[in-house]
Amino acid sequence: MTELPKTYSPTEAEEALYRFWEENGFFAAGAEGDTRKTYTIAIPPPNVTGTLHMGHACRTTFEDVLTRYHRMKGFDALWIPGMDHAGIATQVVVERLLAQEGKTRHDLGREAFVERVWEWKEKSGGRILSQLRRMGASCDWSRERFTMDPELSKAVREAFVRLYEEGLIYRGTRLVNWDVVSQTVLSDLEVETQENVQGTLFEFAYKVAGDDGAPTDEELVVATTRPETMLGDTAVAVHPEDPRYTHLHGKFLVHPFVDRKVAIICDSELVDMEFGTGAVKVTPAHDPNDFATGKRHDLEEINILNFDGTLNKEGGEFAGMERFAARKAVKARLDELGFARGEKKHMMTLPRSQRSGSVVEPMISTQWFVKMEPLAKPAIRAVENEVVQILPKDWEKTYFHWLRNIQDWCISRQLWWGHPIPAWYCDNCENVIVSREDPTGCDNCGGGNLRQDPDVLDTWFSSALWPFSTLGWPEETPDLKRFYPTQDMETGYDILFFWVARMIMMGLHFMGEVPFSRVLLAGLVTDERGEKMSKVKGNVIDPLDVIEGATLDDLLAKAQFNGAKPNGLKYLQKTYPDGFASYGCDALRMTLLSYSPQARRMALSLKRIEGYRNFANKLWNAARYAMMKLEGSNAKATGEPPEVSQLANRWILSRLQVAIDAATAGVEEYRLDEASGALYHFVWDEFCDWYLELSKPLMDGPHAEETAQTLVHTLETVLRALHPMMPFVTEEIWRQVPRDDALGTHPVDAEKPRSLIVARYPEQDGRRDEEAEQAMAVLQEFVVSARTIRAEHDLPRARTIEIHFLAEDAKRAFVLEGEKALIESLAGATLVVSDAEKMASP
RNA sequence: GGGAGGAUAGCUCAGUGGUAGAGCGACGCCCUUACAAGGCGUGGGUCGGGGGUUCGACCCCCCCUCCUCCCACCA
Repeated sequence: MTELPKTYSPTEAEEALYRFWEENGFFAAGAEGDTRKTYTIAIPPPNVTGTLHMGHACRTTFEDVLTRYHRMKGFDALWIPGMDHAGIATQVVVERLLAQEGKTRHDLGREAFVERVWEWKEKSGGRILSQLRRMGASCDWSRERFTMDPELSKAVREAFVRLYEEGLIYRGTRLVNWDVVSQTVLSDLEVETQENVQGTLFEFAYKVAGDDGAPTDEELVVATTRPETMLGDTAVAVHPEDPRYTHLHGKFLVHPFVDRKVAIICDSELVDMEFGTGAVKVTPAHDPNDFATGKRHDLEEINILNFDGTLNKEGGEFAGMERFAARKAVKARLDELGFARGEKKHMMTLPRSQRSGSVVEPMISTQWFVKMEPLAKPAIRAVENEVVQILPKDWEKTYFHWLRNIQDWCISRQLWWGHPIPAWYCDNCENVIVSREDPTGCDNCGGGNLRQDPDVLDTWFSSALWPFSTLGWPEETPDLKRFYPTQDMETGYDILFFWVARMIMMGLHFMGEVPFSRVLLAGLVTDERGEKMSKVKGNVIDPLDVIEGATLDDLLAKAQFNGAKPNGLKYLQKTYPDGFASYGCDALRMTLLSYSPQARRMALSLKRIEGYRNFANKLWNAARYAMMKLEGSNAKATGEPPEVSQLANRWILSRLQVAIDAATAGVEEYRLDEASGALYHFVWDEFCDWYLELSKPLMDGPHAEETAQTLVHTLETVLRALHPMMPFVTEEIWRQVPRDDALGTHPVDAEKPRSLIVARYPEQDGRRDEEAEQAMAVLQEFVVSARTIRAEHDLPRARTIEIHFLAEDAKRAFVLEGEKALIESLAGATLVVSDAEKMASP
């Protein structure tokens, strides 16, 4: 055996090991003739434009642990990798790049712009894939997919057409959420509400019109937080039973800026008599409540906004102004005309676009929708019947709540990057053609002038099909047959609605079967203060920096490039004055695994990563010790525990079993924190702190052989148990461990080089040696108290002390007497045991 | 307005109807040939507040206070 360095250097080993696994095809699943049970995870596809962040590192680690564990358990384990085209997110990024050249997408035109996005995708996507590899992800790269691959695009089109034919996709004119910056409609989910915004409730008066239509002295005072919307007012509503306004029923108001009669209507649904003046201005085209009111009273819907958020011609003298400028101007004019009636501070919530952050405007528009209720019902049942299990279970309630109150899903987007909507409109007649093949003419009037719908689909539409589109659907491929349904879907709780619920609905609808049997939800990775990582805050930790190390200057430069504010840079400087050491991938993985899956936040701390880096080193050194002791011995690991007589050996074999049981149970129950914790404590607190010390005297005595066997067996077994979590350091060590060559490798891998990645995961056999554990507890208790005495009396190690011990019962005395040599060696004391009863008797 | 989760050691968090745990930090000793990225030892919490159920509650029930998040159209 060659000399191993005292300190484990992860970065050198990791890349070579990954290459070894990949080149030898260890990640590939679905080999010909493989009849094993399958275990499949479809990766939550990262956005193609992003870089790998801690959230991805977390996903990757969890999924890789599950994949590797099942592979070692003898499953044909498949982890399907891939990426998402991420419609709006990607388009925004590329537009930003164009802006740096002083161009907009309109300068390029649609075709050239999309071309440009594809170029960017090639560049950016490659980086993500290499980052996943660097995390140790054991994905089957031969099955890598992209949501806009031709096959997956075909799946999207098939799904759209089928839903349309079934009446589940329709085109409708509704009040939708408009993002004036991205200039597209958004689904309800893409609108986030900003709470507790200090707003102003502005009150102004409409003059009541006389019989001749001219303003009288009488007025009706209304309030609004968006004064500019009054340009689209077509009514003012009062409560039918409000005595203050009975005399106004049926009358009209004079609009001060535009030539329009504003009706006074009675509506008990919209109006709360107690609130404000009890009179509500009604803007059907720009407010959801008002829209509904408008429908009830057949009011005119007047759109006052252009797509870019400026006022259109309906704005009269304010036309062309930006919406917020118009707000000020309208207020000022009302004030000038003497219609203003004061203003109050008002706490409100603001709807903002998830992507652009701009305030969302409700606008009337014709869009494509998916009718959700019929799809939601089976998805609710699937979870109720536990055909799909959601872990942690708390999330089930959230899932049910959303699905039971589900609204139709707006799936069209006014973007250029995405799946085109397969709908054509005939110029001659009103016909709409939705079809699998591009139509050549109108199937209604025979006209040849067809225009394809210019919109694209919401990026989540293709994501919803991911678990089966990646396997070849709608074709009946062998992969689809073999691997669908998948087993686990592991992702963040933040996309439970966006993605998970929709996959369940679409899987049930198109495949007739749920797409996965478990949903495993994890929390969000935050910085150590518990704050969300954001580029502006400068607190983003790049997983690769943690793995490979980075100087403070590196970190600052990167943060600055990403647009961190001065405060963010200061935080960085203060928190990481020395940058990051190269902790290695295993350390990062163990850290991420150590957080409870119930935690909604995982506050990542560098100290914790350091602790696991130290753990890897501890394991490394334990192995070094073992190798040293095994030199010249015939001992080798066989996968079967040796027959042993010595207490220490019996004890560690029993404790090993306990650790394996805990690790196995932990992984099965998706308590990776408990699984990793059990192995961590076994290795450090039991194997290293006690067993290795106990083995030292034993290795010099008559029981050296069984001790060597125990040592190598325990080490080799724990490496197998730990491998899914710390794949690199375990494989690196495993290569050096003397063992039976055939140990645990499945026939499928017989032709390949030996590798821990396909070794058998240790079995739970429940073999405990209670007697040895109890006896060992006595021994440990004694050794600890002897050490305490030594420490408290400041007795140097060199000095041997004599300890008289009064055994409380014969059993303890027996243990102490029997293991005298070991105890004396560990405690550094001479032991004199006296039997309590003997002492008591004369 | 509805819903969910949380409040445990200085910090970050696990946890169980029966005398409280981890990691990091603190304190003291130790360069003992596997490991100073280490070893050995020590200290530290009336488990947010109040009430109830129980032989017994940090854990179950009720109320209160304070955080976090999600959903929702109050002008």
